[in-house]
Amino acid sequence: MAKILKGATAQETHSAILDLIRSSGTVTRVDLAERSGLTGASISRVVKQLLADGLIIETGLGDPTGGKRATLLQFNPRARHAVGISIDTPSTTYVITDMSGRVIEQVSSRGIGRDAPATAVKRITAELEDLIVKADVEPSSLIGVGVALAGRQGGGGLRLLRTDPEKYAWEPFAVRDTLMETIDHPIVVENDSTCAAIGEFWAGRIPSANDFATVYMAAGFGLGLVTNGDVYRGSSSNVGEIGHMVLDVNGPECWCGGIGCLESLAAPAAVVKRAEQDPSLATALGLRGRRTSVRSDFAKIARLAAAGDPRCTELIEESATYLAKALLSITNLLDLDQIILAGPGFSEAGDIYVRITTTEINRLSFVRAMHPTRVEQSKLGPSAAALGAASLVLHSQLTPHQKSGR
Amino acid sequence: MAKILKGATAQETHSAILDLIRSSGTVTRVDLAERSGLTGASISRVVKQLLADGLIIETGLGDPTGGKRATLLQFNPRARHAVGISIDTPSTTYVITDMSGRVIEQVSSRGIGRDAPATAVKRITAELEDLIVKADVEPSSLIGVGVALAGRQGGGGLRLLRTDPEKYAWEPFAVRDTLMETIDHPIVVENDSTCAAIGEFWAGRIPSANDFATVYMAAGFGLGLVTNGDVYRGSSSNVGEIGHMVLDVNGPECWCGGIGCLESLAAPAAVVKRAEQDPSLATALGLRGRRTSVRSDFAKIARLAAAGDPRCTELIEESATYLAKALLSITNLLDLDQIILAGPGFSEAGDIYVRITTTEINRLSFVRAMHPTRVEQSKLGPSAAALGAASLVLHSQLTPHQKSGR
DNA sequence: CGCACTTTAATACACAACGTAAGAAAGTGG
DNA sequence: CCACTTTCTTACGTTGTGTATTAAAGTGCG
Repeated sequence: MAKILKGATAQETHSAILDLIRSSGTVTRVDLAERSGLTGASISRVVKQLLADGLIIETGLGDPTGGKRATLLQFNPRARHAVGISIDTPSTTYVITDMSGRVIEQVSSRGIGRDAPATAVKRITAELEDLIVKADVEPSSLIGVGVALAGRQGGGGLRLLRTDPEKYAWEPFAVRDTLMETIDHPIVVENDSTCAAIGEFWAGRIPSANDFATVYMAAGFGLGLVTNGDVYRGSSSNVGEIGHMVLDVNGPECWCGGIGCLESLAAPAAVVKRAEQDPSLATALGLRGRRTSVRSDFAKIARLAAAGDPRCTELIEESATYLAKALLSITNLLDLDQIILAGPGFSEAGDIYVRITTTEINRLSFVRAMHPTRVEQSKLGPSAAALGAASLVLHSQLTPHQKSGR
Repeated sequence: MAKILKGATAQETHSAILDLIRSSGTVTRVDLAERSGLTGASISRVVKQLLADGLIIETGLGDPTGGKRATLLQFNPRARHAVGISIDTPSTTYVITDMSGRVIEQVSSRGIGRDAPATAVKRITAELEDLIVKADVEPSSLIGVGVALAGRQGGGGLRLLRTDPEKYAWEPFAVRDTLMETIDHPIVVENDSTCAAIGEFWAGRIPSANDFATVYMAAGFGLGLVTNGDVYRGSSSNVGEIGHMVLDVNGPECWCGGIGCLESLAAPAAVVKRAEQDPSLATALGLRGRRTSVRSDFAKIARLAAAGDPRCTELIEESATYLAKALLSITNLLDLDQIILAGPGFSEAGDIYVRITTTEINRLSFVRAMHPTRVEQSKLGPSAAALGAASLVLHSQLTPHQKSGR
């Protein structure tokens, strides 16, 4: 490894060392010296400070090697906590995590549905305050609140993505400012894909050296990129819009104005629409009566596919095949070695998506000869985005390596 | 801007300041202080050293502002030189540039064609030695040799891309090691797209803050990415393979095993193939007789398209439209604000490609509301790759910010 | 059980690079 | 020509790292 840190500021060095400890699980000072490139003397100083801050703890002795046994160092997960909120159409999820990304408390309430943003955010603020009060964490250990949503940065702050059965729209709304009025903690707002990515990075203890992407599937698709241990945000923080990659120049028209976009071919709405076109399947699924919601209809199809229903399997495999093409393009473009599938869209039939994308990428990618590209389903479950939002707070507060805080 | 550099090593600071001077053209010490975040005292120290090294020069006085007039600082282009070589099937190009990326001397010879790599590289070594001897530059000012080629990193070093009229193949060959045996300068080998990107960055004086991509079109397509003033290389230095992005899931089969790849739809070979299918056009273009080469046939079509020939225009526009779809996907994915088209493929009809891609991206990209995405043709001309290879040397030697040297 | 040896951790001091503060230098403009 | 402004430099203090040395804590063999 041998990073060279000569000349960095205290904060940078501390966060880099903390990051090594985080991603290693358990390490000795000697390990840290080797892997950071710093000398034992410097490590000694930094570790002393981190111990004093309570950010790490000594947890025993290393294996005997013929001399003094090394003291084992570990992240002290309970030293700090963060709140993560995932705001989505069908549901809102709140989590409080410790520093290792483990969930301490979790609450769900209904989503924003068709509520006006102001109403929805007001309610969320109240629920958030309740949660902070109710949760039994030392108030001073709560370092911030992260918010994940399907939105984008734009004129006048962030814009919420509003999904209707028939149309999509962005509504500009200053989520962050509204929350700040009542919540007295740092607040970070980020789109759900990026949150999911940083969540994997943090909770999955992925080393800073790895470059990887997380595909987040909810109503549509998004991609979060983590490179060099930091979120890649691009020139206006709108990286990762993969829903409108062109996959079929002769395909169906998309609401975005384009043709043959991934979203219009493979998103939940597209799958449900195809199911509706098969009369017997539509009836069997109960799609004929009053529409509940695209998202729950899709979940039903995915669940049946996972259980082996041939017609549903075919539909999901079709969706997965389109996604695989998109991910193949992205792998070739960015030379990734790890892709993680996260979000509610994969919770029922993630296995099918993993299987098909893995096969496609390892059959056709240009880097397959150098290194395999692993595709895995997120282990964080359906609350990946909320957990990621909390991780983003941890990340930006604890390892502000360079430009993490935007 | 306000970069914070506190605690950096001398080399990092010097290169950061040098980079500011490079991208600014002419600056005062006060400007540098403001834009770097360092104090005047530190700038004074760094500038003194850079002046002593001859890397920059004082070139007069700034405008009067009521006090002492500031001394203007400028890059001293002639302080150092670099050699760049572009190795391609139809031709090999050698350039010697000064530090500003201006070409001092330029030579072309025949390409590697179907020569065995060992033979070709031997010849290139000899030609390179001649050039260095012939060129009237202070030997000590020559800081290295950069090599641009269509290749990829793989087992056993870099692999040359060999283009045949009918098939493609990579031949592993240790270009760098072979050159090092005879040439007594640092040698950097990189793929042509990345070289083109760093060339634009350096010679085009693009500030380190800008993220942009360069599309390089020769036999196929490649993308070079520069983010945060440094080349983005990905996990195994094989970033930018856009030739096999899937654009048409029902399209033609590609030699790579995929379906509907950009390369098989829009590369020179695809355009020439379409021209051949129109008997009268094929005859008019002289494609009927003995095949010269796909690349020169494509150049002929592009030239006629630029001159207004309707049938050729249609062919080039079709190619440009496919490329536009791919670039649209990439812009959405990476949130780019600048794309540059470079390489021999654009030298005849670049305007058509610029027009069509600009229109498409600004009509459909998701970031268009935040910022326009400019598409421009490279101003570096047909030797963009060679010039970029030289720039890569300058970049890696003069502004080794962080991990530039791999 | 004790003592030589090994490995880990901490301390003391030197060096590098930046910031602060003070002042010298160079020019402006009434 | 002289008070004033702006630029640039110099001297010194702070921070953080490396080197060298020492202290501490075990191991394992006789």
